[in-house]
Amino acid sequence: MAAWVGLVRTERTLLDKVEARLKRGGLPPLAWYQVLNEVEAAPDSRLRQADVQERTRLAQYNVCRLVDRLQRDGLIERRQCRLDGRNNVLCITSKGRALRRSMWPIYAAAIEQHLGSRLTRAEAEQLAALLAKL
Amino acid sequence: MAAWVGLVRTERTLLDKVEARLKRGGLPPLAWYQVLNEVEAAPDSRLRQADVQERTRLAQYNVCRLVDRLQRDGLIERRQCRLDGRNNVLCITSKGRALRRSMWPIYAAAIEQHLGSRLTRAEAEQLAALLAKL
DNA sequence: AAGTTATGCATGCAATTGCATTCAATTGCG
DNA sequence: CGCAATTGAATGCAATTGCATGCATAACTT
Repeated sequence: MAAWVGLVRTERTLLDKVEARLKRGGLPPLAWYQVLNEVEAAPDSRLRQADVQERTRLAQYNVCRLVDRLQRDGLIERRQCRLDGRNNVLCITSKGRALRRSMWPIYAAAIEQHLGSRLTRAEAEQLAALLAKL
Repeated sequence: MAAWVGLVRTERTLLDKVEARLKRGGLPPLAWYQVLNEVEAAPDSRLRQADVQERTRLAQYNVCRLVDRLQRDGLIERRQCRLDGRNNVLCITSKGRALRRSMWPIYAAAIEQHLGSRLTRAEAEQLAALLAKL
């Protein structure tokens, strides 16, 4: 139980801090980064919307609407897949790449401050290993 | 970074599973449990609204509205504090106690299934200790 | 080939959340 | 004391999320 409560509380606390930093920097929420990052990192820089859903653990309709916003802001393009007409294939635009790149330093600094600097490398690895079991 | 990503993903995954279980059992969200639990466990079973805010890590206005809903459903009472008229003191009703009690087995079973059974006692303690450093 | 089921995405509507601000009670200070 | 600053709580409004459902395409079955 202590592990569970710690997990929930710690995650929420750190997440709030990261979001607050991004906001202070005039940047969009972390979810935007996550999507942009997944798409950019995918082979050929294109990724099905359903894959984004799986990787971010967001609900289907939330991915749909988040992509709406990203598209509206010209960060992502939706294309229909030829092989399977049901799929949306997402492509990141150059504007999207630029935004992702500009978010990274802020994001990374927040993680470093709140997590990296509080754990040794061995501890961080241990934590990652324990979390991977869940 | 692996630790951070693992933290966010694991927390979201487990939380979703817990919420899903509660919903399947026709029960309210976990946040309700957390508030009821904090209030009931507090000395004299009364707790200031501001303390709930601090303990749950919810935003001030979200606590306010969550308490609105708990109050509307007769689970919690809001009383004004004599010593400091700004404070709301929350009291749990017998209906609130009953609900908390009925949620506990579902909640506990979900934690056991998704966390308890996947870690040894030593691992869980280790995890809690690492999280406590953050 | 036609009918059934499954999958991926979108959307109307209700509920919740975030933001900015307001209000009231208390504290601190000249 | 009298007044500015602080603290705890509430709220109007916009944005986001959850839910249920709809729609189109593909896969399976016989």
